[in-house]
Amino acid sequence: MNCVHNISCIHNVPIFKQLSDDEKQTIMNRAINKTFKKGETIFTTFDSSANLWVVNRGKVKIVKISSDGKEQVMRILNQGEFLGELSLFSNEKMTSNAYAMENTEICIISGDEIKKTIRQNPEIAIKFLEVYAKRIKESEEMIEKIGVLDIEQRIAKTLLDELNQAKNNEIILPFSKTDFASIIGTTRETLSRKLAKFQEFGWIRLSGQRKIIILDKTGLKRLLI
Amino acid sequence: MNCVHNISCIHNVPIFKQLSDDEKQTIMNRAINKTFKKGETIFTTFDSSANLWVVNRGKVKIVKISSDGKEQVMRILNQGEFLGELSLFSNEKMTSNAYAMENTEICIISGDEIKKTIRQNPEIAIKFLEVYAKRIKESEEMIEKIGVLDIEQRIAKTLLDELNQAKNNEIILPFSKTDFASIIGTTRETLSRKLAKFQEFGWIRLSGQRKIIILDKTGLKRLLI
DNA sequence: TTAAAAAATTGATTTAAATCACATTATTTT
DNA sequence: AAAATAATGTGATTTAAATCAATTTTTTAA
Repeated sequence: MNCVHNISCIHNVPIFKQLSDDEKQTIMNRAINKTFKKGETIFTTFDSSANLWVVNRGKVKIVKISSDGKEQVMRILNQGEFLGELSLFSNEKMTSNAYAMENTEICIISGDEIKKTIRQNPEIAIKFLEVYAKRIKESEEMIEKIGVLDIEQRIAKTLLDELNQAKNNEIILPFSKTDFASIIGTTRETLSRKLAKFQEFGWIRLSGQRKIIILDKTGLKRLLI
Repeated sequence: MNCVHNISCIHNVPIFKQLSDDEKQTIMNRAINKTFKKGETIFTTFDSSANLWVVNRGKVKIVKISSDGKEQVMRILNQGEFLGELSLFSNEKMTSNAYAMENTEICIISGDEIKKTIRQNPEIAIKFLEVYAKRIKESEEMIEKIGVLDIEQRIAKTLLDELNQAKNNEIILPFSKTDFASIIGTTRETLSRKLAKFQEFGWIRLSGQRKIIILDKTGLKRLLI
């Protein structure tokens, strides 16, 4: 881990795009920049301190770990996304761990500055509400996935979701199969077996560790009916 | 279901407490009031139309139903809580069902009015952010519960959470055991067996359909270590 | 206060998925 | 390109929880 001052960070955060240069400067004055190597722990049990942790570059996974070591991936943060937004408006502490999935650069922005900015810029408040709404939606989808779908359905749903973001029929997984398994609440062994089964059925074609070619979208969709 | 106009509704919503009477009046001008009997369906697949549905009296459960009929309770709304806040700031459609758990009164407030109010009152925006933050926190706790805890742990956690809100050692469940089971992602049979086991261990004492007396908090807590 | 309905419990059995143990394949690193 | 490491795959077995099928208890309504 390495700390430097860096002003560029805020430019990567869509939510702050509409701020004036002055406002950006004010927010960033007290910001701290940290870098993490792939695999490094960013934190265990988030100490919050009501700051906003912005992923400037790289990718971060937020994980809950049960008493017997089972991992549940809560979210994955990509460039421009941030963490700690809960601590801004609720004083509950979050207990989760965060790891750098790639070489990652994070900047920590003062929560007080953010709150000031929100109070002064209703439009920024709306932006934050939009981000929060998206977060709630994603969480609820996850609850649905884990709660009412069986594992084949969860896999099919995840593949179809990823496919939506892809141009062609090729999915490049943005996470390892091990993380994939954890995200949908199963083990890597079960995921592996199910994917092999999907391949047997001619629905998909596995290639390397991260590539999945969708051959029969309908087959996957039928699982969800 | 029955529709009348009613101005009292907004007074039951904590989030609007600090609005002026004029502002309240404006918001409520276009509001619609509906009542539902216990057990009635409030909606299947929420049509949103970007309005806020406020529970004025009673209790509502929001449910997702899988293709094979399995139910997952997503949230339970009590008096003063509301639904549809996602549609205000995201254009995604929610597909869930809602049922009145008791005789319930709901009023539907225009999303446009709310948005105007938020834009004009940064403090209301902050209030909304607080509510959203709480929602995210609750959703994430649910993901954790379903994702990493086994069923005994989920039950123990739910009981301890309920106990926190109770004055003495007596929990009056705010939901049926069937709903309890659905909330934590299991079946009523399994819940029943586990509670019987907890009672055998001397941790709890079941009384009637809704009362649970906690005899040994430590026993329950130990499950979660 | 009794009858009817709803909710919850209990037992027997099945099943989906976890676990354990090891083999194989991909990906980095030297 | 070979060696080392990390990630994934596969088989055998166990296990937790779901399912199916009655009962029993609690609550509500007549």
